[in-house]
Amino acid sequence: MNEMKQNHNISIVRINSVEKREEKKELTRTALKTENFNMANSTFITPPPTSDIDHMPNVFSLSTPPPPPTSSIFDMIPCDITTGGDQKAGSLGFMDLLDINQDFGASASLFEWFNQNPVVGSPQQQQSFVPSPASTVPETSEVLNNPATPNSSASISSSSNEAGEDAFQQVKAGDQEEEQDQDKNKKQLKPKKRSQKRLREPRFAFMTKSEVDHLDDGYRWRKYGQKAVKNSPYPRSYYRCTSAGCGVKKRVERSSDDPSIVVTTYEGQHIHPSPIIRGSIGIFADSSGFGAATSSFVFPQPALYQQKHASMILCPLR
DNA sequence: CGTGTTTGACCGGCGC
DNA sequence: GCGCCGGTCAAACACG
Repeated sequence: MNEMKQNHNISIVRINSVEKREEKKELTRTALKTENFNMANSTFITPPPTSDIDHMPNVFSLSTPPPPPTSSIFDMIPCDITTGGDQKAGSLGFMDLLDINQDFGASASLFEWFNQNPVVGSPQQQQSFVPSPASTVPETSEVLNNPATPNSSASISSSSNEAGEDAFQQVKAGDQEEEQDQDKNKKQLKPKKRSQKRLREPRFAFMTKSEVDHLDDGYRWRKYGQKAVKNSPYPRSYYRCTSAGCGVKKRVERSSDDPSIVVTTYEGQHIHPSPIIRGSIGIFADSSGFGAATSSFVFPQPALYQQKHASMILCPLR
């Protein structure tokens, strides 16, 4: 297990669905120049090297017990993502990595949790993750409480630029406004053969430190494109949810700065339950506007899950 | 045969 | 207006 030192840092970023042009310009200017990782209008927090994780200001952690108030970091540890797995799909259970059903307290989902525990980019805007007293640890927390190894970590972070702070904190209201804005945009656009101006759905990005590109999040995806990424040796893959009528898309690419980091960006919301399975879970509760009605990050049988995915059990780093 | 991937062409937005 | 680039299409192909 000691050789399984690789960390699987996962950063999650709520991306405002209506990226304002000025923000985009700014992001473009600063792209790849700072610790903040920018990708096509999206701002990501770059997962730190393992040794630096304690210094990461914008990273949540997911382990129990919660970190001290002075730290916004908590760690989630899939101890081994290289064993077994879905080789055919070349993917790893995303939720195996993400495994975020713990410690969201009363929040119905990660995203609801985010809404309740917003974290924004600037240090003074950050807040530590401290479960509310009313929070109840899910029954499934047993997974969390039975760490197998302390050798790897994953984290979730969220950020937004300062201009988007309010939108970040007012997700639902924001989505409604965004829809209105999108309608405006549509009207202003001249009709196109291919489509009226593509509506930019809310997006959500994950940064995962992983050896596999395509993380299995429980949904079925069809790859519909792959493009070379400028200034990166790694291509970007485009996937669409295969469920009829579901327009959710995701992009997967590797960070050029750190090839071990996979950036997965979801766009849109599922209009159907997760087809799986695998112990599990859907991702993206619709309460936040991101998704499947089913979700909520619940492991129905944590013990079984732990057994099946023993090599990826979460465990505290320190 | 159904499903998913690959890949070159195409479209549209944007900056210069 | 032009070129770049991100995103998408769709035909060909692979695979079970």
